[in-house]
Amino acid sequence: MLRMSKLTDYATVILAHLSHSNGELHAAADVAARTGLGVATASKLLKLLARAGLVTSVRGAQGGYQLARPADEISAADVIDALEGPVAITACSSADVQCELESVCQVSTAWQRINGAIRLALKDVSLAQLTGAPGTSRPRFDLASTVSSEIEPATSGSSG
Amino acid sequence: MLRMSKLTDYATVILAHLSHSNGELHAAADVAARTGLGVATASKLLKLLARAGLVTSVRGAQGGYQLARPADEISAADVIDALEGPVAITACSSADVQCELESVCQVSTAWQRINGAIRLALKDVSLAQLTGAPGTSRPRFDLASTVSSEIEPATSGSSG
DNA sequence: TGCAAAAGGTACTAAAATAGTCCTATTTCC
DNA sequence: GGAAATAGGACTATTTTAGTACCTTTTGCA
Repeated sequence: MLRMSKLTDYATVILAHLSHSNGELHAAADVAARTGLGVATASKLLKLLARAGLVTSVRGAQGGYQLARPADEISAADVIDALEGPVAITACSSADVQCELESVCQVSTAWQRINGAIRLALKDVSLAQLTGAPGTSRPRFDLASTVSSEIEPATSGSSG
Repeated sequence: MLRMSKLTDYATVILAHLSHSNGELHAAADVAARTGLGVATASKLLKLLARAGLVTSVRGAQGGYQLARPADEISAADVIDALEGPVAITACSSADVQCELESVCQVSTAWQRINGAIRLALKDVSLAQLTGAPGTSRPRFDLASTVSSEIEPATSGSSG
């Protein structure tokens, strides 16, 4: 359920690897060797992460990649967004057929509120926490206070 | 990200429809007509929901389906489990390659903790809340208290 | 008793998303 | 100028999802 793609998982591994060094540059081939991923795959992922602004790149010989920000300023949501694009838990937009019934749209709205809650949970977890870096606190998943303000306004119906 | 399958979405619609009547039986063809889904698809979904124990079925002429429990005793997690099987957010088990590095398994463990938190969020939302049935309170997503006890024990490493 | 309605089960096909690979262009160090 | 490295895109293969069809079993009813 709610499966994360393999590539997102790999990306996390790559980011974890980058976070272990202090701003040094890592070539894609090096990252691949360290993580056990294929060179092409690691390269592809690093490009995507660079586009999303999570890593910065230096081109040319002696170039490579490094984290764009400290690991505790990169959230799990950032990683997922970078690899899987903008959030869309339900496919309501494409399946217009069912949208003729009121109950349907109520349901979709509710799922989207759940989705919002999940997003906030993911935003609350940093890469530093994911990698268990020393000196970082563990994720608390303390959603209640933050989420409630996000949920309530979404109560009124929306298209879809 | 973390996309729910269309079928799960449809299933929610079907369950919502069933929850609107008081224990009457609904034939698959009838459900299909009401929800706008194809008959074969609705039938397939109802079978899956029956197997998962979320609806009960009566065979033979004049048979049909109905909710197995009150709508507030069916959680969003139940629905997702019924349609998409047991939870598995990461595909770590299949990609053994990367598991040679310590950092990798730390990462997987962290994702699984996130997954656990999400599951608890989904368990906390009932079908009644999803359908916005009158007299039911809205989901609160009050995870903090419940989740913390779930998260901590998972800190020690697991096979990944 | 036989027919028709309805669920149960399974297998199959088609479509879509994912994962992985490769090629070429560009940049930059030496 | 050549080698190392990223940028970008195209392409293929694999896997998953969605949808359909077919046959079996059960049961109400004429």
